[in-house]
Amino acid sequence: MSTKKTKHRENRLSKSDWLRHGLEALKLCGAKGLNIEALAEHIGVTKGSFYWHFKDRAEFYADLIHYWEYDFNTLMIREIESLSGSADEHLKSLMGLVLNEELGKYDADIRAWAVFDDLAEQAVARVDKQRMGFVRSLFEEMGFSKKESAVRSRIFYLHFIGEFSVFKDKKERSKYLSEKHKFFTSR
Amino acid sequence: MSTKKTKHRENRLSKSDWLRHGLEALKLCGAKGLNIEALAEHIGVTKGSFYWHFKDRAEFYADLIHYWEYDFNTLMIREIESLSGSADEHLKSLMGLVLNEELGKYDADIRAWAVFDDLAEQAVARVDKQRMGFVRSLFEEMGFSKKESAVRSRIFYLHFIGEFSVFKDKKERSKYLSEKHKFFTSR
DNA sequence: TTTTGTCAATACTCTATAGTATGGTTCAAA
DNA sequence: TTTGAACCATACTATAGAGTATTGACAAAA
Repeated sequence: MSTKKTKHRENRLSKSDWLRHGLEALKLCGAKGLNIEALAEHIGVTKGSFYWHFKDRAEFYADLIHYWEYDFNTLMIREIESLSGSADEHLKSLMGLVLNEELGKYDADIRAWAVFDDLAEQAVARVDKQRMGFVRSLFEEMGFSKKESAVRSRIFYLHFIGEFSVFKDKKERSKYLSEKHKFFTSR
Repeated sequence: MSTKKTKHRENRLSKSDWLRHGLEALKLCGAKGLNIEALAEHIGVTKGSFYWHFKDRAEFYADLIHYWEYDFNTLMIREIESLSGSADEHLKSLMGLVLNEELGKYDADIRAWAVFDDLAEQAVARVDKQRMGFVRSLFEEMGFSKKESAVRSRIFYLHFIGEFSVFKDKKERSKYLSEKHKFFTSR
C-alpha cells in the first residue's frame, strides 16, 4: 500500500497556490473559509504546509489582499487602457470585462470581508478610487463636463458594485447591458 | 459597598434590547461583534441573560434578521407609500429617507453578513426584491415605459447599494443628490 | 552516496467562545 | 409572609481553531 507520507516534488504547493485557494475559499465560505485547517484540508495538505509558507494568519491575509489588489485590479485597468478605440467603446469594453468570469470574480467577497478587516478595507478603498477615477476620465473624454462626468461615473461605478453585491450569477448581472450603455451615454 | 448581584426590575433587558444592541454590535465590529460574551459585556450583563432570552446563537441570529427586515424595511416602505405627492416627489423623498440616519443604518452591515449567512442572505434578497419593485413602480408612474422603468429603477437602486457599500459617512453618500435626481428623471 | 534544502505530517499546547447547570436576587401576587 | 415567575451571575464543560515543535520524506547538489 502507498503510505506516502510526503508529496512528490511536483505536487507541492507554493505561496501563490495557497493564495489562489484562499480566494476561492473566501468566495465559497466567506471569512469562515479562511481558517487554516479547513483550507488545508480542502487543498489536501495539513497545517504544516501553511506555516512553512506563512508566518501566521495575519501575514496570509495581507498577502491575500495584495494578491487580489494587484492581479485583479491593477492589471485589469492596464488591460483596458491598452485597448484601442474611443472612450465610448472603452466603456463598453469595461462593462464586458468586469462582467467576465475572471475579472471581478472575487470583488463582492473581498468587499464583504473588508467590512470587518482593516487591511482589506484599505485595499478596497484604493481600488475604488482608482477605478472611479478611470471611469470618470472616460466620461470626460466623451465630452461631458467635469461635474456631469463626476455624477455619471459615480452612478455608473456604484451601480456595478450593487450588481455584484445583489446578484450572484453572471447572467443576471449582465441584464440590460446595451440599455444601460445608452442610458449612461445619452445627453 | 454595593455588591448587588442582580439588576433591579427596570434595568433588566428584554429580547428587543438584545436585538438592538446586536445590530449595533454588528455595525461596529462586524460578524465578530455578534459573539455572545462580548455582546453581553458591552451591554453590561453576562451570558446568563442571553440564554434566558434565546435558546442559542442561531435563534438570536434569526430574530436579529427578522427584526431588521421588518423594522427597517417593511415599515420604511409603508412610510414612503403613505406620503402624498407625485411619483417624482416620492423618488426625492426616498433618496432623503434612505440617506437618513435611521433608515438604512444597518444595511451595509447586514449585507456583508449575508454573504456567509444563509438566513441573512434570504432576508436581504426579499428586501431587495421588495425595494426594487417599489422603485420600479415609481418610474412607471412617472410615465416611463415598462422596459425603461426596469432599467432606470435597477440602476437607481443598485447605485444606492454601492453608495452604502463604498462610502461610510452620510455626507459623502449624499453627494450630488439633486444632480442624480435630474439624471434619473430626465428623458 | 552523503548532505542539504524544501515542503509536509504529526502531535502537541493554548485560547476564545458556545453552551449548560445551578443557584441567587428582585418584585409582585396570593 | 410565603410563593413563584422573571431575570441574571457564577462556575463549570466542550470544542474549534491558532500556533509551535519535531520529525520525516523527497529530490537535487555535492
